[in-house]
Amino acid sequence: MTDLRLFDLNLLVAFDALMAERNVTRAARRVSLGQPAMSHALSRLRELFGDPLFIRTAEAMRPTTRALELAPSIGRVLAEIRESVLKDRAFAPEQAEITFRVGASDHIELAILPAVLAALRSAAPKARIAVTSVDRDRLGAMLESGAIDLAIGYFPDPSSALTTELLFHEDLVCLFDAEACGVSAPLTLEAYLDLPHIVMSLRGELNGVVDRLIERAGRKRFVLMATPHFLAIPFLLHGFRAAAAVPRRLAENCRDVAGLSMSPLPVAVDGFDVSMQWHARTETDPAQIWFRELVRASGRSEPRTSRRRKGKR
DNA sequence: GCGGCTCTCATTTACCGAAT
DNA sequence: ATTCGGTAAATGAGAGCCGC
Repeated sequence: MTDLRLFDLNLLVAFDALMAERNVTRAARRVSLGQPAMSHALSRLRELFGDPLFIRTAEAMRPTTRALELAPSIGRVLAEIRESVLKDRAFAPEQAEITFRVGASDHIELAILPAVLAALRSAAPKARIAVTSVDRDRLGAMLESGAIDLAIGYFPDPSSALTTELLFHEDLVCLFDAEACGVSAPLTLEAYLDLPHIVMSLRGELNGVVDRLIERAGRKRFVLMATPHFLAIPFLLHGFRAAAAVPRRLAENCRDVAGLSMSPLPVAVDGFDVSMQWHARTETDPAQIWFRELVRASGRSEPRTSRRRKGKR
């Protein structure tokens, strides 16, 4: 099949919808067809490619190896047509009166949004950012519905329906008030375990990954409090005998404000990856592509206050 | 465990309308 | 007149549920 005159390009749209939905009825709805019409399209596709392409199984229409081979090329071709042929794609940041909706925790706001905001201010002076706190369970729905355009944070089990891109690795350090605790950095394991702890947990869980690591070593720490707000931690620690394991960027940004000391954790903890996630809905949106690049560049840069501190010393 | 029933979803068939 | 791609309706296949 090399003669395009014999090939109905609409069949590629049908193929793409079937690949995305794995269900003839939903694929039909996706491209505004009736279900039998989609079934017809599928049978024509089968004839054209000489392959069943999708096998009906109990859970879904499972793509054959041939269909899986074809999918990336067909997806690229359709994306290219949408982008460069059918749509006026120009995005002019200097004129854009747009609001970028971002889902992020307070830690992310502090870690990356200052740089994003500064870059946005200079490149797109009329653009704005609306940050919403994200519930991991509703993240996909929020991205799909447009409640948010981009999510930034820690996504341990990213959904295959969303695109996930690593921004930076964040490690954990210990914050404490040296005077109130009567110890100084770097903390020994003994001194660390001797202190009560404040942990960040969206669900109010008092035991986390650090506790499991400590328990594995046959030790135990006392978690005094769980808070859903990273930013509350420095202020809770100020003048109080307790410690908290927090992301490094957060610690570097606010330890001076609250007069706290920072120490490496005396327990080996991996830290976590901070990524951004978006829905296929915004995959080719030029404004969103531009904004993602801005976030990407900001994620690569050092946190603002730590850079200033480095400059001083 | 088996058979019958129901439901969902894909496929087939018959037919229609637009384009050529 | 023919072709193409659509719809409506009928049919088929498979899974899940329920009573025996």
